[in-house]
Amino acid sequence: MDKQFDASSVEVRWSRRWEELAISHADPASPRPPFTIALPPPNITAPLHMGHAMGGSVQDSLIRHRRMRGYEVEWCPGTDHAAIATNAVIERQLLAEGTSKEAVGREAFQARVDAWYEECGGRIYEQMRRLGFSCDWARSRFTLDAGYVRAIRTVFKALFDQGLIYRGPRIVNWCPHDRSAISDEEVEHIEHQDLLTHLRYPLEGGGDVVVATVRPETMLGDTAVAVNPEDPRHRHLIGRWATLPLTGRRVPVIGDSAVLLDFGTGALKVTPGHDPTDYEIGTRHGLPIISVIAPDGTMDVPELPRFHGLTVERARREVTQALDELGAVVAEEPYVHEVGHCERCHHVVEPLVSEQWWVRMADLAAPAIGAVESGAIRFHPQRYTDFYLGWMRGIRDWCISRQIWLGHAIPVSTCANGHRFAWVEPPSACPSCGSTELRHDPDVLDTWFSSALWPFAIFGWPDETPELSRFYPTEVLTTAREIIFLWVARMIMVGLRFTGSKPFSDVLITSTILARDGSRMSKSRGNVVDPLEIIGRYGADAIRAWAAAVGTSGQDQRFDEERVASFQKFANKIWNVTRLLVSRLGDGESIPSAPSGLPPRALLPEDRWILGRLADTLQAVDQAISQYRFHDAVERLYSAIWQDFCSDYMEIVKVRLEDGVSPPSRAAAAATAVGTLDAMLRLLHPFMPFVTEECAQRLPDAAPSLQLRDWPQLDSGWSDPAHAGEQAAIDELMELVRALRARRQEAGISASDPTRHPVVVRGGGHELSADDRRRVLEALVRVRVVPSADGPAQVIVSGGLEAELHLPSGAGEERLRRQLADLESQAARLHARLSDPGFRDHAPAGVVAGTQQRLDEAARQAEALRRRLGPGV
RNA sequence: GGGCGGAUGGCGCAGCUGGUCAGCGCGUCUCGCUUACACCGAGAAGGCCGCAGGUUCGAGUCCUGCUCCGCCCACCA
Repeated sequence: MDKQFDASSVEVRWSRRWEELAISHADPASPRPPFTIALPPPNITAPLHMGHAMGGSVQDSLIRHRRMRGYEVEWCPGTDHAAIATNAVIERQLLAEGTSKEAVGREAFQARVDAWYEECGGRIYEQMRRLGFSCDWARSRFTLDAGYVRAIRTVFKALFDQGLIYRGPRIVNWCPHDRSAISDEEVEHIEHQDLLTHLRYPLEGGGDVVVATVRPETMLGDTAVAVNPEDPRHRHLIGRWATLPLTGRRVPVIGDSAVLLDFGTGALKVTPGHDPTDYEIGTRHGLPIISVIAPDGTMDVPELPRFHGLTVERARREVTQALDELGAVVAEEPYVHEVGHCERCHHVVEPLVSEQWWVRMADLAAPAIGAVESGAIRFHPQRYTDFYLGWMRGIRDWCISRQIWLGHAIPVSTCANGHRFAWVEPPSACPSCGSTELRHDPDVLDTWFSSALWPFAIFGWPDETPELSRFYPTEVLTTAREIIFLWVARMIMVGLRFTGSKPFSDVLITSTILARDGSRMSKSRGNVVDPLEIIGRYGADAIRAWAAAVGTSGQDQRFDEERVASFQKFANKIWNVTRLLVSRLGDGESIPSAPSGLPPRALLPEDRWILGRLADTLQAVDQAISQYRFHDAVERLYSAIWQDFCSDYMEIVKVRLEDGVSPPSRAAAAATAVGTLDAMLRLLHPFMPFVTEECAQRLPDAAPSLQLRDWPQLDSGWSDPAHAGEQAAIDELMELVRALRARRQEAGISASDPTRHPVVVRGGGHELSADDRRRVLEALVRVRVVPSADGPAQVIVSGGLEAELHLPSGAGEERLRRQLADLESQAARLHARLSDPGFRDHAPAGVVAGTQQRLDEAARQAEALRRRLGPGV
């Protein structure tokens, strides 16, 4: 066994082993209770980043834990075709090659896409395996799989037939770059510094009205001027007509309460064709809609050649200038506001009116709101409940059609006689009239429409498959907060409607991983960290434990590579303590499974002590996992293993494990050490799967995999009421150990000095025999415990124990005085608190008693010190 | 404009229901290559928990206000 834990070879070996053992393949016929997670399918647009690595690690921890708890665990992996995002990736590639999708044609484009899915998808699965994810690979799904497509069409057709999907012209968020509509959720608002321009429109019959706008170019499509009917400055204008400069169009002045009194000039130019607010005003007043911007983002005003074909940005300048020439520009003021951008390509979104497919959301939302309000679905952290509910309560219809090449075709056709129908299997004739002259809808679906079906479509829905009935609904959905609206909400709505069950019961929102400087990780910033690189440097266990330590807080987390490194060291520590233990056991030695196989009498106090620590750790870990507080679990295990087991327990029992020691004592130590380490490895396994497997494998009587072992349970043999108080007595002794070490060092005794100076220990209860005390002390600190000694001594008071350490140099009184001063001020503070009648009256009895106890303790120690220091103190 | 989150030793973070909660990792300093581990061991230094009020016998921990950061939502053109 090497001194260094060789993560990479262990990872390769165990990954293969797990697959051979088929531990991750679930059986729908199993009698065990099911536990299912549907892995959020990563977009096949790029390899996984640290956020994916973390989210997946958190899920795998849950998965491994439940497996050990006896569940039939299904963790179904998959990938998402991510239509619009992949479309953008491929278009970018083509652009870089100096060509375009139009130039290469649909077929070649599709071939590029397929090749990309092959390559990128393969890399993603490879990353997941390297991270140690124990997914049910055989059930991997891709959102373009035939079965999945059928599920999508089934849902679409049902919603269509029920009137919940409709088509119609409405104002949409249009991305001129992608040449497609996008949903409200795919628009990101970015601050812009623009000009607010005040324009004067002359009124028929004299006078004028001044409107304010950041988009003067849209005035070419104005069809009204609106003022607030409550506005004393303007309301008398309602009913009059204005004449638009440049176009000469007559537009009415109308009254609408959407116009704000205190913004701009109080008068609003109304462009129903290119502004959502204006569109609604236009709807209310029956205004005509004039489109002046084409889908490619250029001006579409053939009757005005001066502006026709200009980009919107140029048109803005040109129109303003033209208006200025007419004297219509009254003022321009700098103005900061937010402008919508396409989340994918970051181009400015152009609101325009277009025929699209929509999902009516109100009916779908109601049960989805209820499921969360009733607590049937719970968010962790809890604050995301309101986040979700707020959005759901204000939900608007969802634009699901996209005008791109890539994605699921909208399963709707129209026949020559104008019958429009949705289908699941591509039709050859119209179901109404039999016409075979069919025109298929050219649009594709929003990717999130297909994602919404994920938890049940992966199991073969709409067929009643064994997997579906057994593994659905899933249990925990682990995801990032940024897709709560885009994905989580829609899964809940669709799942409830089509399966009658909530798709999951717990939504675990993981932390967001930021770059070291607190900025977002992004390719353009060049600060993206590759999980494989981190694995290469520190091992998969390190990244896994890091994920557990930072992933479940739901907080933003800056990526801290040092933290990952600390877990690599931890893995190495575990490896080495295993080596130590195994080397002391001897080849092929069989150890009775501790501690139940041993007569309790053979256990020494330190054995019972570490078993007590193990019991505490188990309880803490169980509680932490049940609350999704993985950082608590990992931290507890970190200190229990490193400090309690390695630094304390193993150091104490090392000598008992040597050859030639009395057999009962050695057997007890070996059994306790093996039993404790084994249990701790099992507890840690969900968070550090590789090193725990490798180490457990080297212990006597190992199972083929920890995944086939049971989760540790409290064992009555771990604590013995006959030895109550012993635990505390050992803890007290440990404190003395640290005090003795400190004193030795302070006295200038070299760490390498082998001299064991005599020490006399007094006080303490009767839980430990003098032998017990001597054995532990001498194992942990270089002293020799003697019944009595003469000469100058350093005095140490620690808890109820008092020790005289006989060192050659007599220094150290200063330290004693400092300690005494500390104790006195502590005692004074406690005394003051206890003398406060308010405290005595209000604080719970337990707290008062505890305070009293601490005061007594401090007083006793102080007294002992004063005695030692002699008169005059 | 509204909402949410953060502000704790040099850095990155944990502190659940108010009373050993002032802790962890890294870093720093001192001493040690002692046959498990130098990816180590031992010891030490370092924070009045953003600011100002309030509630309470008692507050990083609850309330109010404020200041900076980050994010989300929003039909003020």
